[in-house]
Amino acid sequence: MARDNPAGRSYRLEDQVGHLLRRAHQRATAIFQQRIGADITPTQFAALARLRDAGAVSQNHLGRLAAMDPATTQGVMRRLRQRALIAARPDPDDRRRSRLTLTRRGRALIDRLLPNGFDVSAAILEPLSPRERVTFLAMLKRLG
Amino acid sequence: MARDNPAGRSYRLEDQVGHLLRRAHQRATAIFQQRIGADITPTQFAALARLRDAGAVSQNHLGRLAAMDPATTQGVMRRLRQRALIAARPDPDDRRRSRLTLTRRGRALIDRLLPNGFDVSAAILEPLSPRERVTFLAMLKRLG
DNA sequence: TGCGTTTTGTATGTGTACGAACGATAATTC
DNA sequence: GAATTATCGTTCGTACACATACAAAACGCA
Repeated sequence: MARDNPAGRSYRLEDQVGHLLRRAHQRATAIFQQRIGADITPTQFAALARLRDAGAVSQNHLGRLAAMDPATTQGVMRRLRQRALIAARPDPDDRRRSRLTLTRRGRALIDRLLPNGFDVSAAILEPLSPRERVTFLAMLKRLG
Repeated sequence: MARDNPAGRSYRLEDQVGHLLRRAHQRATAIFQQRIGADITPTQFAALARLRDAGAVSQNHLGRLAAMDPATTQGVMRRLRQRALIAARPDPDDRRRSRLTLTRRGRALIDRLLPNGFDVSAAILEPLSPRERVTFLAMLKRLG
């Protein structure tokens, strides 16, 4: 018992949900990079997919739709702008905001990559049976 | 159907396991920071916890135990060394390696923080029932 | 109208995370 | 024993992720 913690219960890192989430996230991003390529990160992919559905939105709003904080959003949008996948125009109704839209190029890219998105999800979930996948996704949503 | 993808199936980001894992991981690290504090990150915590059980190991080996690649490991260990939470000595049997150990300070810190680790896991899993937590953890391990 | 409060986008600093490349050393193979 | 291969630790570059701080603009409400 020498290596137990002072409270008496032994701490097994491999049973802690935070550690397991970190590892699962690492594997998920690796699978994404393998199957998507195109120099697009999961975060960028999420932003493009959201922008495709949302039309023209402000930068921070798009960031919220893709689950990033404003500081992160700024860098992601800058890189997407530099690659001409999105465009920013001033919002006529609010001079603080810019309205983001997909460029023709960005639209073509996300349209081309979206089908691969299903493959990515399938590959990530491959270790689970079809029934387990449903259960797992439902629980995972509640932890978001 | 105008916004469906070319393949016909609509892509819902909020149903994709990679996106959900990313969000769950974000929430998990936020809960960790709230409850642990002490300027320790989840990765650093994992490294200290592993080192506590492993005794003296090489840097890359400890990195593997805590699920990080060598490049990441280098930075994490450097910061832990700078804070005198771990110590590195040359390995007499292999001049490429260094043998890492917890310092007295590092040992005291991880011993003090380990009980909070259980609270972190409990807080992350709080949205699930006790039975669901068992199921979820078992599935999550298979996705690692 | 005016004044606090909030929102928006930006900037800086720290810390993962990983690909790629590198020199030094060890292990393996022939 | 020499040549090949693998491992160890490091460095560089890119990209999240978030805390903090900031100025400009919009908003709320008295």
